[in-house]
Amino acid sequence: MLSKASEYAIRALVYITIKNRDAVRPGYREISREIEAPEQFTAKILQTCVRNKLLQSVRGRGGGFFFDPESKPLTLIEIINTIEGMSLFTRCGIGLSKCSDTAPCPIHKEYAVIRDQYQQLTTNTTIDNLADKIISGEGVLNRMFN
Amino acid sequence: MLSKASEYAIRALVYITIKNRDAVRPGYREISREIEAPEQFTAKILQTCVRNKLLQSVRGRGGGFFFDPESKPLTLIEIINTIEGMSLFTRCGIGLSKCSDTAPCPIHKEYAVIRDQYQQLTTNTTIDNLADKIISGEGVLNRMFN
DNA sequence: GTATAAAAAGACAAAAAAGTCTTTAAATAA
DNA sequence: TTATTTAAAGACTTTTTTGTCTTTTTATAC
Ligand code: FES
Ligand code: FES
Repeated sequence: MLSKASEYAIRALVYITIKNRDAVRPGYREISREIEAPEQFTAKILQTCVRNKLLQSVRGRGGGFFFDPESKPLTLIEIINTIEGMSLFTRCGIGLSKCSDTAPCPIHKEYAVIRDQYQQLTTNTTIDNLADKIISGEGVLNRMFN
Repeated sequence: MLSKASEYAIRALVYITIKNRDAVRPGYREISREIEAPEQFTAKILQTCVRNKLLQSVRGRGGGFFFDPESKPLTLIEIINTIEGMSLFTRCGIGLSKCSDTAPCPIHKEYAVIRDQYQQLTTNTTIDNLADKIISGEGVLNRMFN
Protein backbone atom coordinates (compact mmCIF):
# COMPACT_ATOMS: atom_id res chain seq x y z
CA MET A 1 0.00 0.00 0.00
CA LEU A 2 1.23 3.47 -0.85
CA SER A 3 1.95 6.00 1.88
CA LYS A 4 -0.53 8.85 2.27
CA ALA A 5 2.20 11.16 1.05
CA SER A 6 2.51 9.25 -2.25
CA GLU A 7 -1.25 9.18 -2.68
CA TYR A 8 -1.57 12.91 -2.09
CA ALA A 9 1.33 13.54 -4.48
CA ILE A 10 -0.32 11.59 -7.30
CA ARG A 11 -3.69 13.26 -6.82
CA ALA A 12 -2.09 16.72 -6.58
CA LEU A 13 0.02 16.27 -9.70
CA VAL A 14 -2.98 15.06 -11.68
CA TYR A 15 -4.91 18.12 -10.57
CA ILE A 16 -2.04 20.43 -11.53
CA THR A 17 -1.86 18.79 -14.97
CA ILE A 18 -5.55 19.35 -15.55
CA LYS A 19 -5.36 23.03 -14.60
CA ASN A 20 -2.17 23.55 -16.60
CA ARG A 21 -4.01 22.39 -19.73
CA ASP A 22 -6.19 25.49 -19.28
CA ALA A 23 -3.00 27.53 -18.80
CA VAL A 24 -3.55 28.07 -15.09
CA ARG A 25 -1.06 27.42 -12.30
CA PRO A 26 -2.89 26.43 -9.15
CA GLY A 27 -1.58 27.11 -5.65
CA TYR A 28 -1.42 24.57 -2.84
CA ARG A 29 -4.53 25.93 -1.12
CA GLU A 30 -6.68 25.27 -4.16
CA ILE A 31 -4.95 21.95 -4.87
CA SER A 32 -5.38 20.58 -1.37
CA ARG A 33 -9.02 21.64 -1.33
CA GLU A 34 -9.76 19.93 -4.63
CA ILE A 35 -8.03 16.66 -3.78
CA GLU A 36 -9.27 16.63 -0.16
CA ALA A 37 -5.81 16.57 1.39
CA PRO A 38 -4.39 18.56 4.33
CA GLU A 39 -3.21 21.96 3.14
CA GLN A 40 0.26 22.28 4.66
CA PHE A 41 1.07 18.63 4.20
CA THR A 42 0.21 18.95 0.53
CA ALA A 43 2.46 22.02 0.32
CA LYS A 44 5.34 20.09 1.82
CA ILE A 45 4.90 17.17 -0.57
CA LEU A 46 4.80 19.51 -3.56
CA GLN A 47 8.00 21.16 -2.28
CA THR A 48 9.64 17.75 -2.38
CA CYS A 49 8.50 17.27 -5.97
CA VAL A 50 9.86 20.68 -6.95
CA ARG A 51 13.20 20.05 -5.21
CA ASN A 52 13.46 16.78 -7.14
CA LYS A 53 12.59 18.44 -10.46
CA LEU A 54 9.38 16.52 -11.01
CA LEU A 55 7.52 19.82 -10.94
CA GLN A 56 8.11 23.55 -11.17
CA SER A 57 6.77 26.46 -9.17
CA VAL A 58 6.78 30.25 -9.15
CA ARG A 59 6.48 32.28 -6.00
CA GLY A 60 4.71 35.54 -5.43
CA ARG A 61 1.54 37.03 -6.79
CA GLY A 62 0.01 34.91 -9.52
CA GLY A 63 2.40 32.10 -8.69
CA GLY A 64 1.66 28.42 -8.36
CA PHE A 65 2.67 24.98 -9.55
CA PHE A 66 3.17 23.81 -13.12
CA PHE A 67 4.92 21.31 -15.33
CA ASP A 68 7.57 22.16 -17.87
CA PRO A 69 5.75 21.49 -21.17
CA GLU A 70 9.06 20.22 -22.59
CA SER A 71 9.55 17.52 -19.97
CA LYS A 72 8.78 13.90 -20.72
CA PRO A 73 5.64 12.32 -19.29
CA LEU A 74 5.84 11.70 -15.56
CA THR A 75 5.17 8.12 -14.44
CA LEU A 76 3.63 7.08 -11.15
CA ILE A 77 6.70 5.09 -10.22
CA GLU A 78 8.91 8.20 -10.48
CA ILE A 79 6.62 9.94 -8.02
CA ILE A 80 6.50 6.99 -5.66
CA ASN A 81 10.27 6.64 -5.80
CA THR A 82 10.71 10.33 -5.00
CA ILE A 83 8.30 10.34 -2.08
CA GLU A 84 8.83 6.97 -0.40
CA GLY A 85 11.49 5.05 -2.31
CA MET A 86 11.30 1.69 -4.07
CA SER A 87 10.89 -0.65 -1.11
CA LEU A 88 7.32 -1.50 -2.10
CA PHE A 89 8.74 -3.12 -5.24
CA THR A 90 11.79 -4.77 -3.70
CA ARG A 91 10.72 -6.03 -0.26
CA CYS A 92 9.97 -9.64 0.61
CA GLY A 93 6.27 -10.37 0.91
CA ILE A 94 6.63 -11.81 4.41
CA GLY A 95 9.38 -9.48 5.58
CA LEU A 96 12.64 -11.40 5.13
CA SER A 97 15.52 -8.95 5.20
CA LYS A 98 15.85 -9.20 1.44
CA CYS A 99 13.89 -10.74 -1.41
CA SER A 100 15.84 -13.32 -3.35
CA ASP A 101 15.14 -15.59 -6.30
CA THR A 102 17.82 -18.05 -5.24
CA ALA A 103 16.85 -18.32 -1.55
CA PRO A 104 13.16 -17.48 -1.76
CA CYS A 105 10.65 -17.31 1.05
CA PRO A 106 7.77 -19.77 0.73
CA ILE A 107 5.49 -17.26 -0.99
CA HIS A 108 8.08 -15.58 -3.19
CA LYS A 109 7.07 -17.15 -6.48
CA GLU A 110 3.43 -16.07 -6.31
CA TYR A 111 4.02 -12.76 -4.54
CA ALA A 112 6.77 -11.56 -6.84
CA VAL A 113 4.45 -11.92 -9.83
CA ILE A 114 1.85 -9.63 -8.30
CA ARG A 115 4.43 -7.15 -7.03
CA ASP A 116 5.94 -6.99 -10.53
CA GLN A 117 2.54 -6.41 -12.09
CA TYR A 118 2.05 -3.47 -9.74
CA GLN A 119 5.47 -2.15 -10.66
CA GLN A 120 4.57 -2.46 -14.36
CA LEU A 121 1.34 -0.61 -13.77
CA THR A 122 3.06 2.29 -12.03
CA THR A 123 5.82 2.30 -14.65
CA ASN A 124 3.42 2.39 -17.58
CA THR A 125 0.92 4.84 -16.13
CA THR A 126 1.63 8.55 -16.42
CA ILE A 127 0.07 11.51 -14.70
CA ASP A 128 -1.19 12.58 -18.13
CA ASN A 129 -2.99 9.24 -18.53
CA LEU A 130 -4.81 9.83 -15.27
CA ALA A 131 -5.60 13.45 -16.14
CA ASP A 132 -7.13 12.25 -19.43
CA LYS A 133 -9.46 9.95 -17.55
CA ILE A 134 -10.61 12.71 -15.23
CA ILE A 135 -11.29 15.03 -18.15
CA SER A 136 -13.16 12.37 -20.12
CA GLY A 137 -15.29 11.66 -17.06
CA GLU A 138 -14.00 8.11 -16.72
CA GLY A 139 -12.65 8.81 -13.24
CA VAL A 140 -12.81 11.18 -10.29
CA LEU A 141 -10.16 12.79 -8.05
CA ASN A 142 -12.21 13.33 -4.90
CA ARG A 143 -15.30 12.18 -3.04
CA MET A 144 -17.04 15.54 -2.77
CA PHE A 145 -20.21 14.46 -4.59
CA ASN A 146 -19.88 10.69 -4.55
CA MET B 1 2.52 -3.80 1.84
CA LEU B 2 1.86 -5.80 4.99
CA SER B 3 2.64 -4.34 8.40
CA LYS B 4 5.66 -5.77 10.22
CA ALA B 5 3.25 -7.27 12.72
CA SER B 6 1.46 -9.26 9.99
CA GLU B 7 4.77 -10.41 8.53
CA TYR B 8 6.05 -11.60 11.91
CA ALA B 9 2.72 -13.32 12.55
CA ILE B 10 2.89 -15.30 9.32
CA ARG B 11 6.50 -16.33 9.84
CA ALA B 12 5.84 -17.27 13.48
CA LEU B 13 2.78 -19.36 12.68
CA VAL B 14 4.62 -21.21 9.93
CA TYR B 15 7.42 -21.99 12.38
CA ILE B 16 4.94 -23.21 15.00
CA THR B 17 3.30 -25.48 12.41
CA ILE B 18 6.62 -27.01 11.47
CA LYS B 19 7.54 -27.73 15.10
CA ASN B 20 4.04 -29.02 15.90
CA ARG B 21 4.46 -31.65 13.19
CA ASP B 22 7.26 -33.07 15.32
CA ALA B 23 4.93 -32.85 18.33
CA VAL B 24 6.77 -29.96 19.94
CA ARG B 25 5.27 -26.69 21.17
CA PRO B 26 7.79 -23.89 20.81
CA GLY B 27 7.86 -20.83 23.09
CA TYR B 28 8.12 -17.26 21.90
CA ARG B 29 11.84 -17.00 22.65
CA GLU B 30 12.67 -19.84 20.32
CA ILE B 31 10.15 -18.66 17.73
CA SER B 32 11.41 -15.08 17.61
CA ARG B 33 14.99 -16.30 17.37
CA GLU B 34 14.22 -18.62 14.45
CA ILE B 35 12.21 -16.07 12.46
CA GLU B 36 14.55 -13.16 13.30
CA ALA B 37 11.88 -11.02 14.92
CA PRO B 38 11.96 -8.99 18.17
CA GLU B 39 11.20 -11.24 21.13
CA GLN B 40 8.59 -9.31 23.08
CA PHE B 41 6.93 -7.96 19.99
CA THR B 42 6.55 -11.51 18.69
CA ALA B 43 5.07 -12.53 22.04
CA LYS B 44 2.51 -9.76 21.82
CA ILE B 45 1.49 -10.70 18.29
CA LEU B 46 1.11 -14.35 19.25
CA GLN B 47 -1.05 -13.26 22.20
CA THR B 48 -3.34 -11.52 19.72
CA CYS B 49 -3.57 -14.71 17.67
CA VAL B 50 -4.44 -16.75 20.75
CA ARG B 51 -7.05 -14.22 21.91
CA ASN B 52 -8.61 -14.45 18.44
CA LYS B 53 -8.58 -18.27 18.46
CA LEU B 54 -6.22 -18.62 15.52
CA LEU B 55 -3.78 -20.38 17.82
CA GLN B 56 -3.60 -22.06 21.20
CA SER B 57 -1.10 -21.85 24.02
CA VAL B 58 -0.28 -23.48 27.33
CA ARG B 59 1.51 -21.67 30.13
CA GLY B 60 4.02 -22.97 32.57
CA ARG B 61 6.77 -25.51 32.35
CA GLY B 62 6.80 -27.31 29.03
CA GLY B 63 4.27 -24.84 27.68
CA GLY B 64 4.28 -23.07 24.34
CA PHE B 65 2.22 -22.43 21.23
CA PHE B 66 0.35 -24.95 19.11
CA PHE B 67 -2.53 -25.42 16.72
CA ASP B 68 -5.63 -27.46 17.47
CA PRO B 69 -5.21 -30.43 15.11
CA GLU B 70 -9.00 -30.40 14.59
CA SER B 71 -9.14 -26.83 13.30
CA LYS B 72 -9.44 -26.10 9.61
CA PRO B 73 -6.42 -24.84 7.69
CA LEU B 74 -5.50 -21.27 8.54
CA THR B 75 -5.27 -18.89 5.56
CA LEU B 76 -2.99 -15.87 5.31
CA ILE B 77 -5.93 -13.53 4.89
CA GLU B 78 -7.36 -14.63 8.24
CA ILE B 79 -4.08 -13.74 9.89
CA ILE B 80 -3.82 -10.41 8.10
CA ASN B 81 -7.41 -9.57 8.98
CA THR B 82 -6.76 -10.39 12.64
CA ILE B 83 -3.57 -8.34 12.89
CA GLU B 84 -4.21 -5.29 10.70
CA GLY B 85 -7.70 -5.57 9.24
CA MET B 86 -8.83 -5.69 5.62
CA SER B 87 -7.97 -2.17 4.47
CA LEU B 88 -5.21 -3.45 2.20
CA PHE B 89 -7.88 -5.19 0.14
CA THR B 90 -10.54 -2.48 0.24
CA ARG B 91 -8.70 0.85 0.01
CA CYS B 92 -8.48 3.01 -3.09
CA GLY B 93 -5.12 2.82 -4.84
CA ILE B 94 -4.63 6.60 -4.74
CA GLY B 95 -6.26 7.18 -1.38
CA LEU B 96 -9.82 8.31 -2.15
CA SER B 97 -11.92 7.91 0.99
CA LYS B 98 -13.50 4.79 -0.46
CA CYS B 99 -12.98 2.54 -3.47
CA SER B 100 -15.98 2.40 -5.77
CA ASP B 101 -16.81 0.66 -9.03
CA THR B 102 -19.43 3.22 -9.91
CA ALA B 103 -17.37 6.36 -9.16
CA PRO B 104 -13.88 5.01 -9.72
CA CYS B 105 -10.60 6.87 -9.39
CA PRO B 106 -8.59 7.05 -12.63
CA ILE B 107 -6.53 3.98 -11.79
CA HIS B 108 -9.27 1.87 -10.24
CA LYS B 109 -9.75 -0.54 -13.11
CA GLU B 110 -6.13 -1.63 -13.30
CA TYR B 111 -5.38 -1.39 -9.58
CA ALA B 112 -8.43 -3.35 -8.45
CA VAL B 113 -7.35 -6.29 -10.59
CA ILE B 114 -3.97 -6.50 -8.90
CA ARG B 115 -5.40 -5.92 -5.44
CA ASP B 116 -7.89 -8.72 -6.03
CA GLN B 117 -5.15 -11.07 -7.20
CA TYR B 118 -3.31 -10.39 -3.96
CA GLN B 119 -6.46 -11.04 -2.00
CA GLN B 120 -6.93 -14.33 -3.88
CA LEU B 121 -3.36 -15.31 -3.11
CA THR B 122 -3.76 -14.69 0.61
CA THR B 123 -7.17 -16.39 0.60
CA ASN B 124 -5.91 -19.51 -1.15
CA THR B 125 -2.60 -19.84 0.69
CA THR B 126 -2.57 -21.56 4.06
CA ILE B 127 0.06 -21.66 6.77
CA ASP B 128 0.31 -25.39 6.07
CA ASN B 129 1.11 -24.70 2.41
CA LEU B 130 4.00 -22.48 3.48
CA ALA B 131 5.22 -24.97 6.08
CA ASP B 132 5.26 -27.67 3.37
CA LYS B 133 7.56 -25.52 1.25
CA ILE B 134 9.96 -24.94 4.11
CA ILE B 135 10.12 -28.64 4.89
CA SER B 136 10.62 -29.62 1.24
CA GLY B 137 13.44 -27.07 1.00
CA GLU B 138 11.63 -24.96 -1.59
CA GLY B 139 11.68 -21.95 0.71
CA VAL B 140 13.30 -20.42 3.79
CA LEU B 141 11.96 -18.60 6.86
CA ASN B 142 14.98 -16.51 7.77
CA ARG B 143 18.19 -15.04 6.41
CA MET B 144 20.60 -16.66 8.85
CA PHE B 145 22.65 -18.45 6.23
CA ASN B 146 21.60 -16.71 3.06
C1' DG C 1 9.12 51.81 -2.95
C1' DT C 2 5.28 49.55 -0.53
C1' DA C 3 1.69 46.36 -0.07
C1' DT C 4 0.19 41.94 -1.28
C1' DA C 5 0.22 37.24 -2.56
C1' DA C 6 2.35 33.24 -3.17
C1' DA C 7 5.88 29.25 -2.31
C1' DA C 8 9.89 27.74 0.79
C1' DA C 9 11.67 26.52 5.02
C1' DG C 10 11.97 24.77 9.33
C1' DA C 11 10.41 24.01 13.93
C1' DC C 12 6.89 21.80 16.19
C1' DA C 13 2.90 18.48 17.43
C1' DA C 14 -0.05 14.50 17.04
C1' DA C 15 -1.00 9.90 15.78
C1' DA C 16 0.25 5.38 14.50
C1' DA C 17 3.38 1.64 14.33
C1' DA C 18 7.03 -0.82 16.28
C1' DG C 19 9.38 -2.36 20.08
C1' DT C 20 10.73 -2.93 25.37
C1' DC C 21 10.26 -3.64 30.31
C1' DT C 22 8.16 -5.24 34.43
C1' DT C 23 4.80 -7.65 36.86
C1' DT C 24 1.27 -11.28 37.17
C1' DA C 25 -0.89 -15.76 36.35
C1' DA C 26 -0.71 -20.55 35.39
C1' DA C 27 1.32 -24.96 34.83
C1' DT C 28 4.65 -28.49 36.07
C1' DA C 29 8.56 -30.76 38.33
C1' DA C 30 10.88 -31.61 42.36
C1' DT D 1 4.62 -27.01 49.08
C1' DT D 2 8.06 -24.56 46.70
C1' DA D 3 10.90 -23.40 42.87
C1' DT D 4 10.93 -22.95 38.09
C1' DT D 5 9.28 -22.11 33.68
C1' DT D 6 6.33 -20.30 30.60
C1' DA D 7 2.54 -17.20 28.54
C1' DA D 8 -0.42 -12.97 29.63
C1' DA D 9 -0.97 -8.38 30.64
C1' DG D 10 -0.17 -3.76 30.70
C1' DA D 11 2.58 0.28 31.11
C1' DC D 12 6.03 2.46 28.85
C1' DT D 13 9.42 4.07 25.10
C1' DT D 14 11.06 4.82 20.49
C1' DT D 15 10.58 5.51 15.71
C1' DT D 16 8.05 6.67 11.72
C1' DT D 17 4.43 8.86 9.49
C1' DT D 18 1.29 12.40 9.23
C1' DG D 19 0.00 16.89 9.98
C1' DT D 20 0.35 22.05 11.74
C1' DC D 21 2.24 26.60 12.74
C1' DT D 22 5.22 30.45 12.06
C1' DT D 23 8.59 32.92 9.66
C1' DT D 24 11.16 33.95 5.49
C1' DT D 25 11.85 34.58 0.65
C1' DT D 26 10.37 35.90 -3.86
C1' DA D 27 7.51 37.76 -7.33
C1' DT D 28 4.00 41.00 -8.84
C1' DA D 29 0.72 44.91 -8.68
C1' DC D 30 -0.06 49.38 -7.38
S1 FES E 1 11.90 -13.71 -0.81
FE1 FES E 1 9.95 -13.29 0.00
S2 FES E 1 8.99 -12.32 -1.68
FE2 FES E 1 10.93 -12.74 -2.50
S1 FES F 1 -11.58 3.99 -6.53
FE1 FES F 1 -9.42 4.09 -6.50
S2 FES F 1 -8.88 2.00 -6.58
FE2 FES F 1 -11.03 1.87 -6.59
